[in-house]
Amino acid sequence: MKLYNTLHKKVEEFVPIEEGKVKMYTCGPTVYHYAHIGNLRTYISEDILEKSLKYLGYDVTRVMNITDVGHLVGDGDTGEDKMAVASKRENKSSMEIAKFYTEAFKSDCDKLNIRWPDIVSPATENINEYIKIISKLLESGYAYIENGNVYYDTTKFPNYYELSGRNAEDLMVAVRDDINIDNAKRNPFDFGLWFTNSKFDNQELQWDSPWGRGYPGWHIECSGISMKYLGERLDIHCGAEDAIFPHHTNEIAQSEAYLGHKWCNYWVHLGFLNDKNGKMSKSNGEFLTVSLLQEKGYNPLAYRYLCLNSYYHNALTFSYDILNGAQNEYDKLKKRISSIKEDGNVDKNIFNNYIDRFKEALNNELNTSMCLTIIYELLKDNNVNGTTKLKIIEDIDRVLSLDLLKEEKKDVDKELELYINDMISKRNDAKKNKDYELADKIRNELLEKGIVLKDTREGTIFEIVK
RNA sequence: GGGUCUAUAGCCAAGUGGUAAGGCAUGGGACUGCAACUCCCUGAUCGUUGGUUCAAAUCCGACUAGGCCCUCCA
Repeated sequence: MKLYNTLHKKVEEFVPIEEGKVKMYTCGPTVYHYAHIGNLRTYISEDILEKSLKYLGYDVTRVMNITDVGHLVGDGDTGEDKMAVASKRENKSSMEIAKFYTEAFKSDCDKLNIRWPDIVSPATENINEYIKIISKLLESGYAYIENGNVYYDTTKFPNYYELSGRNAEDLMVAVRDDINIDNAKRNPFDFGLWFTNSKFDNQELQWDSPWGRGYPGWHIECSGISMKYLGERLDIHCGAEDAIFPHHTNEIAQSEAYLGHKWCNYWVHLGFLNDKNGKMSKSNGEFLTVSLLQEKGYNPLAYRYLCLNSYYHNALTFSYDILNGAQNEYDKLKKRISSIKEDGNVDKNIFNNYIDRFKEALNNELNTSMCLTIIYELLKDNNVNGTTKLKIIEDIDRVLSLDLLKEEKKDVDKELELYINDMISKRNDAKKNKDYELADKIRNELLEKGIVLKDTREGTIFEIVK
């Protein structure tokens, strides 16, 4: 499979360390609030990557963290922890906040058919791992203690800027207004590994450590959790594009300094979902959650379709026009598929031809847009019988996960069904008598109740649109 | 200022040197008592500009525009 590797800034053929096996780590959410659909785009893309690798025959072990401590709003020891801010906002404990929003995130993933990774581990459950790594970094001189906190010395790690392609001279310090410079650091881009001395005393969760009671920095959790579950060498590390610097840069620095050898071979970064003003955020503009889209009548899987119709690495701009289009496309596609009838046996040759094309598309940097095209071409192909078409679509949907074969089950009340059928037969009588005024009246009455009549060759059917 | 990515029809997009896939929308037609549904038909020389080549949307350079990052966000 070809993938863009941020580490070398080019598309490369993916080769796992151990043949047939893939160790995959993906940065998880900070559970201080609901996820918006921009956050979720990243997880949709990662889901596709995981499922594609499995489809192509790899044995994939995937790990994801849940950040429930240590992710600071501001800089160094001067910022508040995101979890602490949420606790204050909602008057709940950090643990309650984390539990609530982890469940909310899981529910969003379910709605979008995002498979929950094999191993999902909260940052707070792996404190010993961080202490182990930090202790060794202090011993080997990569880290130092200043003002009660443990910092990583970025000047000690030669390839510090490899992933981001930057150099120390051209970086601007504290480019954002809300950043205060932490004077305890020896170098501006050093980062905190462990804090015992925060200006904010409201850090609710604290642990004992060799350096005093405190809490870990943000970056260390991903290194610790990854190594705990996946060992010393990683095949693929995923995350959104904004995490390249400093988060992933720092992960590499601390992990490789600790291990003494190369840690991860492929860095896969996922593109953003922007709105017309740029990066989507939780505080500015409309806070677009999956639940909100549902309230507005959209199917979450139409959003998944929208994401799959784009290249995962590129930015995607959200607007309701685009979502309307995607919903339209998705509905029409499902409708066309639902009209396919089983007729005979699966034609093995045709099946293999289409599946080969499908695999080729996945191998080509997860060309999900091409996967959809393959389905459209299959639908039009007169040389393929219904049974074979259904079988091919079923297989492709194992990766795309768009529920293409799932019938929308709308439980129709028995009484309502009798009533509608009665009205339909009355309307048909009216039509027979050329009393079109009455026929239209019946149709409109039902329409007002959300019932759409369709006159097909096989007779009149109805559909309940909410 | 620096890094990095991107630029194909109204919109989402495929394309990895040989004369532009697919989908949605639009318009036209078939079907219908009229509609809806469905089906058929319908569109672009690829941001601008140099260059390499027999041949470039595809390679190289410049320019323009935009996204993301430079210690909050996926």
